[in-house]
Amino acid sequence: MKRRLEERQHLLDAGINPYPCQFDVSRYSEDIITGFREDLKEDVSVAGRIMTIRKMGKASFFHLQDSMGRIQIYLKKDDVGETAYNTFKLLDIGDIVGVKGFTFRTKTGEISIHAQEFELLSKSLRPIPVAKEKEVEGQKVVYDAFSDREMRYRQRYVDLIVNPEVRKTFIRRTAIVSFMRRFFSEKGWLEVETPVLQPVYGGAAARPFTTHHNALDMELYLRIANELYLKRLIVGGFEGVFEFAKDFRNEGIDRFHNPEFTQVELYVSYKDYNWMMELVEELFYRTALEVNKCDVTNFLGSEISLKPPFRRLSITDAIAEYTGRDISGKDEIELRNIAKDLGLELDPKIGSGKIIDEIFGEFVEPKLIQPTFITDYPSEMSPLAKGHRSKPGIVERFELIAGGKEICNSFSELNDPVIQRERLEAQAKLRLRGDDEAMIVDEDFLRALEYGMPPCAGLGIGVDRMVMLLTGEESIRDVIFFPHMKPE
RNA sequence: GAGAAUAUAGCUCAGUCGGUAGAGCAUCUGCCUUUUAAGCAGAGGGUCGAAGGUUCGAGUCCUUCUAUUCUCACCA
Repeated sequence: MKRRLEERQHLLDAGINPYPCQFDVSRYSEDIITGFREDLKEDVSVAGRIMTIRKMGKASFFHLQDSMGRIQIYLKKDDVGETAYNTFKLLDIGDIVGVKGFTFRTKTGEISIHAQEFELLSKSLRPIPVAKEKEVEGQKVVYDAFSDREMRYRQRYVDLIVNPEVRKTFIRRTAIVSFMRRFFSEKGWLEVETPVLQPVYGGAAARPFTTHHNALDMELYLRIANELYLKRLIVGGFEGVFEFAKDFRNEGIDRFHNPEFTQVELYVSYKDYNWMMELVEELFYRTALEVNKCDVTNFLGSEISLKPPFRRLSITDAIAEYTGRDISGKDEIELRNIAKDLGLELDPKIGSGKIIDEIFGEFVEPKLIQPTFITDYPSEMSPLAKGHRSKPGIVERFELIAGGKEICNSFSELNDPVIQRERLEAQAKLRLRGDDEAMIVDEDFLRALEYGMPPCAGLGIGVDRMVMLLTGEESIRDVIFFPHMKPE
């Protein structure tokens, strides 16, 4: 770095601005390569970062990396002039340059640009940990890859420069989100924004982050979900609303959890959870085709097919299938015995719904690799879901499980304000008993329901997990640009 | 919270039985006008994560600590 600072000064002394204001780019590397014609020397102007250099006295080759990829540049002293060539000799890997020249193919067959003009656009002061690659029998071998996970996440900018797959993953993430946005919009639903700072948090069972508003001198919470606000908008008369929301949960961190994560929630009037399952099938299938050009994805060593229909299984049947135990109609004591029998240690405070959830999470969920709708959860686990139209004690709810993890959650939304109040007050009692994930009674939300909310289907999709599934990334940190890290 | 692994040059890593630190790439100097892990000749670069201990002598053995990664637990 010291040497590069000196070089910067040398350049300044020589009257060369190491940080000029602009450069006219006409083409990108990948377009040039795909559009290359042997019979045509095309004039092009490109800009990017120097990633390899091979200096040979009075001529040099280097690879320039722009936003699309890399292209080789051939730089000859006789063509660019002595001054520009001498400037080039001072440069390093990592510097950003602009080149004007014409396309050609080298002796060894690589499509390249024969430079006629050359200009430094930005001097890099820190050495970039470039990997070297070599083709051995058609296989790409990478040497000295920048692979330290901590440094990759902390200095994502370096990761992006040096590891092209990382860039591709994030481009795919954006493509997935864009497609989903288009998909929902084309159905006629409205993309909206609702508060991140909430005086009463709700819509999920989780511990929140707390913050403080100085002027109002009040506690505020970063949202754990936006469900209750979106339902208020359904009350307000919108047919369908959705929001790509950053949610915040003050909980553990692992490869499936980041304290802030993206969830898209969707609410559609006059629909139920059966309709929503079909929508989810269509959404996942079409997103995969759009982004991957393929309805099969590889995730954690399994091939996962996103071709509808997905399997549908009630939570009771799923537990019966994977454990051989029938939980239907069992009371808390019987359920506790079944769990004990299966070798599960349970917190004595938890109720029957939670026991079923524990059994499911332990023995069933990890085994559901292909996309599966798990339906008809016990009502005490789902205070915001509507009771099942024919099964008592059950709600009209489903989760989509794929790759052994929950990706979506959805229900026919509870719109009876009296029952909703009872459910939330029951949550408040759990809270008093020490369950700090139980929900808080949101009086304004109840007031909204009292004005009347149409029948409504709601959906939440863990966008980060969906991106993991579709890109095959095995850690949430690989689909979030700047995952949460301890301070340096 | 528990367990495992790791920590040596800018990057990726060796370092045997305890004997004063090594490679490739990167960097610097010189040569080289179609190279591609360019090449050739030479050079510089390290408080071996930290602190203690054992020893004539510790990168190596012991103890403690720190950091990171992974797994598990927790987490609709």
